[in-house]
Amino acid sequence: MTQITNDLYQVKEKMYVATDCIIFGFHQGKLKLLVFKRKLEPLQGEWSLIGSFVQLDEDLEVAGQRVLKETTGLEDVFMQQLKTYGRKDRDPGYRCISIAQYALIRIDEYDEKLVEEHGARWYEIDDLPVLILDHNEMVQDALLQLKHNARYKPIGFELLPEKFTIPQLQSLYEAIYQRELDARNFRKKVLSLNVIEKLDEKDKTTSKRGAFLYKFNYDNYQKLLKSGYNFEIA
Amino acid sequence: MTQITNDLYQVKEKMYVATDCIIFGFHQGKLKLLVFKRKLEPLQGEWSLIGSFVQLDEDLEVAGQRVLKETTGLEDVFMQQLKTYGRKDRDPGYRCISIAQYALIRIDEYDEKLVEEHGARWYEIDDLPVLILDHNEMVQDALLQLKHNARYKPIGFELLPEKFTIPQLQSLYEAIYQRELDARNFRKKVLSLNVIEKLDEKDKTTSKRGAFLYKFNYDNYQKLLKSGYNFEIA
DNA sequence: CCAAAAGTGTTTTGATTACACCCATGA
DNA sequence: TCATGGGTGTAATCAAAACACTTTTGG
Repeated sequence: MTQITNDLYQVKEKMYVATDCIIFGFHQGKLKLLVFKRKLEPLQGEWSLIGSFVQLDEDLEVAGQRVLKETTGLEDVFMQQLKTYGRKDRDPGYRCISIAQYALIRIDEYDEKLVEEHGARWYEIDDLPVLILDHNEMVQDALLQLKHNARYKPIGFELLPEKFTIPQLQSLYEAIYQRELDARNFRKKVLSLNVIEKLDEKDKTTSKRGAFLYKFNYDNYQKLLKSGYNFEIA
Repeated sequence: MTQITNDLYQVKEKMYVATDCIIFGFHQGKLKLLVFKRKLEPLQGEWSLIGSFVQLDEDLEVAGQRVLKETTGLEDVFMQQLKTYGRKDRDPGYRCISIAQYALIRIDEYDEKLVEEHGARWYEIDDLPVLILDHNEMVQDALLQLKHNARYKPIGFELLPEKFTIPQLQSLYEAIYQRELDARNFRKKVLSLNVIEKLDEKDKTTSKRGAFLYKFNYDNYQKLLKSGYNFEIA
């Protein structure tokens, strides 16, 4: 996947363990994926997910967070294990399994310079390039997982700025589900869950009237979870 | 997890890759788990899931099926990847990550002798012994996954014999959800899905009147899936 | 003053839940 | 004949879906 760092263990009879990150963001009504142009042979110049070998003294989750930090500058990102890809011929040359993890980031917060340095680019999810190895498969699996999880957990909020409007939230869910939602029903449902709090500010970037800003209330979400949740947006 | 087979690579700076199988069965109204008594040091005599190192020339899925075959004699078992456990200190002594896979088997079909030879035992899932390492965590995660999946996919059928009665199926779902279900509603729902076929035979082992046997219809299930499924039992 | 997005309630529909009695049969 | 589990229908409840107009304000 990336460079082999230690020739001592570059024996053919070794199993390499990597992690690849599927990084989602949301911007201007579109769900996007962060992909990278490989700087090293083999497959130099091809588009790829960002990944790394898992260090011997490193938890899996920590490896994922490290990769995120190195490429976007973000820490404590929402990240979840997706699946481990282990076809014996998935990586020509080495036997390498990869634990795929997907991350949701707030596009307004990441470090643009750092991302550029890594030769990265945001692609809309329905306009992705061909990626190396089984990375397109990983992305498709992650999208399915995201759709599924968004129904039962408020992970959508991870993709929005701290303060967001209800129309923004709806637009995010429309992007995830890839279908339109009824504004009245959506608002009703979201508010009934009691997990977002209305603020006194308005966002006026998308309309003259302006839309009220809200923020996510983690405490109420935890309570909701405990009291036998029926959290199901859209 | 199991014996280190090749001393050449028993270097400390190596990452081992194992797979552990969470094997569920269903018998007499109880959901059960197959656990094994370790025959080797370290931790000899302790209860454990059955696992193995993943071979270099072996797909992950194949490794799981191999373990199943070796211990129960069963082939082509329903098996699904659960999660990869990769805390750096999960296995004292080695750095070893384990891809957990869970299997659903028909208790009436497995090879009892083979299982006994491996020092295995079925435990009811709410009466499990302490297992080595993070294996109890794996089992709990698998149970959650099983509950979740059983709602949306007909995986329950994997745990029953080819021919089964509706009361048996209900009892299985009750075991999975750990709560009682209404017989009329359950029957109505299951039949409405059109994925089981009534046979002309009756099973008389549990009542004098006897209950009609049914079998699962995979074709109809596939059709149901394509036509925007609303498969949700219980 | 008007275009464009934000915000608001009610009715209809469909699905889930609750619930009680008759049936068949071997012992 | 009776105890035991198998099998059946209907009404009540709840949640989701469909649907149209008013409000605000910068240009």
